Amino acid sequence: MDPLTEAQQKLMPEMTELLKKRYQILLTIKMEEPIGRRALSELAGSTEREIRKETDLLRNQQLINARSAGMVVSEQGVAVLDALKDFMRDVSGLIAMEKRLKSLLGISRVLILPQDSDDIPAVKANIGKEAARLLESLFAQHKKIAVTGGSTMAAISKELSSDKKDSTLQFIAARGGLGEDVLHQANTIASSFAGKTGGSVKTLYLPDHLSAEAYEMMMREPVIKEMMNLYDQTDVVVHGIGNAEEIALQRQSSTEEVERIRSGGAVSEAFGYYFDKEGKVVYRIRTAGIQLEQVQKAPAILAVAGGRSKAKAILSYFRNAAPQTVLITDEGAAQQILELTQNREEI
Amino acid sequence: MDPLTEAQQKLMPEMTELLKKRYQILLTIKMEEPIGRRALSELAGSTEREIRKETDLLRNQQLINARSAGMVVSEQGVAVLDALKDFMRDVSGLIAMEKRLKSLLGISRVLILPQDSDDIPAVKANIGKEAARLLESLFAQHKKIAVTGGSTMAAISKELSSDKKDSTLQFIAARGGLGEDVLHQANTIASSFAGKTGGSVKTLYLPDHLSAEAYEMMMREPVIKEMMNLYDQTDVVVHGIGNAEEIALQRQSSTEEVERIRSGGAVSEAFGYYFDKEGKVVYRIRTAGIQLEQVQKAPAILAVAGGRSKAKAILSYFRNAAPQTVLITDEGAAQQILELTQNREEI
DNA sequence: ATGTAATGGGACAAAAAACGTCCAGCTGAA
DNA sequence: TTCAGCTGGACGTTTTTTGTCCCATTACAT
Repeated sequence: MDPLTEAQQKLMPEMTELLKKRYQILLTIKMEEPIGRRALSELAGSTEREIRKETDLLRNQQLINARSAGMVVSEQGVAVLDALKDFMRDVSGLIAMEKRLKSLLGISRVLILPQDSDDIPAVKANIGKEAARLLESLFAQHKKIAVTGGSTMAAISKELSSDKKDSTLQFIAARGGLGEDVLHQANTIASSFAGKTGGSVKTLYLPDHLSAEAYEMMMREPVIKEMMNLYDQTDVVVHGIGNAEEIALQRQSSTEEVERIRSGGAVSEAFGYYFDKEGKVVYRIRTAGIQLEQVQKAPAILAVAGGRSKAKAILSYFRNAAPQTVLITDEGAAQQILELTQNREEI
Repeated sequence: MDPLTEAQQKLMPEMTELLKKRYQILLTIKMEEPIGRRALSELAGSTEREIRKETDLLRNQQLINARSAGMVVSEQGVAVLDALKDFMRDVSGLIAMEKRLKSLLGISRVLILPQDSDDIPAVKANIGKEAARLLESLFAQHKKIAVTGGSTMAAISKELSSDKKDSTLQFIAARGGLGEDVLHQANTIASSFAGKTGGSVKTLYLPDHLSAEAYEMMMREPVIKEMMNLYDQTDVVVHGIGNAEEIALQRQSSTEEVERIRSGGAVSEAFGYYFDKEGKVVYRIRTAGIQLEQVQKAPAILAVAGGRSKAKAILSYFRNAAPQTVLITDEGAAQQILELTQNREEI
């Protein structure tokens, strides 16, 4: 870190926290504008008074404007956010954490965003935004993109820019409809991605839990075969990482399945695979979907998951993740991962 | 100014003041160590509680240590002071002020130090310190240095480093004993300079107020003639700038003199010359001393004066000052000068 | 057009923090 | 040994911050 900044922090130890707080508030306003005090205080996880104090200040500084519909970030405010973006990551030690995580997980890149999405819902939107930017930067080179479901993936689709359309983009739902709500299904997400970017979409509607016979039969269907072929040509895989148990419950898995998942010591889940804490596959949903091998040979992989509650799952998944994977997460998760591993040796 | 810093200030407007306050306190401790709360509060112009709050913080940050004899700046504290030195000048807008003053006064360099020595006595010491550093940097090239009297000059001599002695340095009292107290006479100051730097000294003991006849006679004395010759070879002139009336009163001038000074509209005084607000000489003390022409042809001139009460005097003196003059002053004086001239055009 | 749910701003008592001001006990220098 | 000056503790008082209302206004959906 900049020695000047270090000296400033020595002389003003309260600076970092204050800066982080205000920056986060300003950022949240930006993302949700126009927004009122009360809604903002829920989103930011602070009391209304606290929000009020800070927004009063931000208004005095002309970083936000208060309209009757809510508060809006001013032009100056956007400039401030932009100027401080990298600095905030540095001052929060995020850059240092990224380096440590990178070597710990053995992957090419880690992107950590401020705060903890477990505490502050708006952080998830921020993760989504940065993941979206990163993904967009890949569009020039990579056209076939497989996407999974989940609320994190939904956050990404929300933040995809719909400015420059590219009809050559092809989005592929990485799996059939999960037992989850429609909004967070891979199919829905893939469609949303396509809609935002102007690309086309290939969806796959298929029950999650098939009997062995039905599964075999489906696999021979031409539509499904074509889909499986597409998976082979995937350029980018974008997926979330879930906690094994949570996902299993969400999916209304059979007791037998839950038992296998549990006894196998499953910790994490991604694109239908369950991994134990050593990163070994202990179970996989029997449905049509992208194969682990297909994911691992993809030129680019974005794994997106935030919140300290996901730390164990992330760690589990990355035990055997492909080295070209990029992890996009938040401070809460990153901190928790580093705490969990501080006693162990390197992987 | 750095756009990052600007953004920080937008988000934390209280930062600047807080930083300045703490920096100043730390700096004052450094200059006066070991020092106690009460002495420090007087020097810094704050209440004891205020000082206590801040020093408690500084101690927690391990920037100072509290011994029974008083507070002392730690190694880390010195590092912080050093790292922040330039930044503080920038953040206070001092660098911008220096530029404006430079062009306003038509001289080559202006050095402005934080705060106002009218309010905080310690600032004078800081001015002295920086003037001393600047002067020392000239020692390599310039050996014959003429110095005047005054409390500001005394502050410089206090801060001259006595580390590396240089016996080739030659200090010359720019004038005979002024009516002032011995401690602040040019002779005393010159001796002090010589003592600190290891150089030699030429002093000039002569009453300030001579009759015309006595003056003529003294001027023919060999000792005096030699002195006047020395003035001709001066490499550096270091002098303060005073308020004309104050100086006149200090010098117990005759009523006739005071009348001439007053009616002439004298505003400033330097090395025995009185200047009106247009920078014209309206009177000069009739005693042996360096001539205005000799000052102006010196390769280097340091004019040192601080405090907003000196603003008018500084402005007056610089109406006709040599362009190679360097002004060393403080924020208070600089601000006042700029306010005084903001309505007028450039000189 | 109309009702509703959100907004910012005003207000105020309660709680917390900061402040001014002492004092005790210690230490180093005279 | 005395004494001045120091730190750290203490505490009642003042000031600021905080939690929590209400209210007029406005955008928006019905």
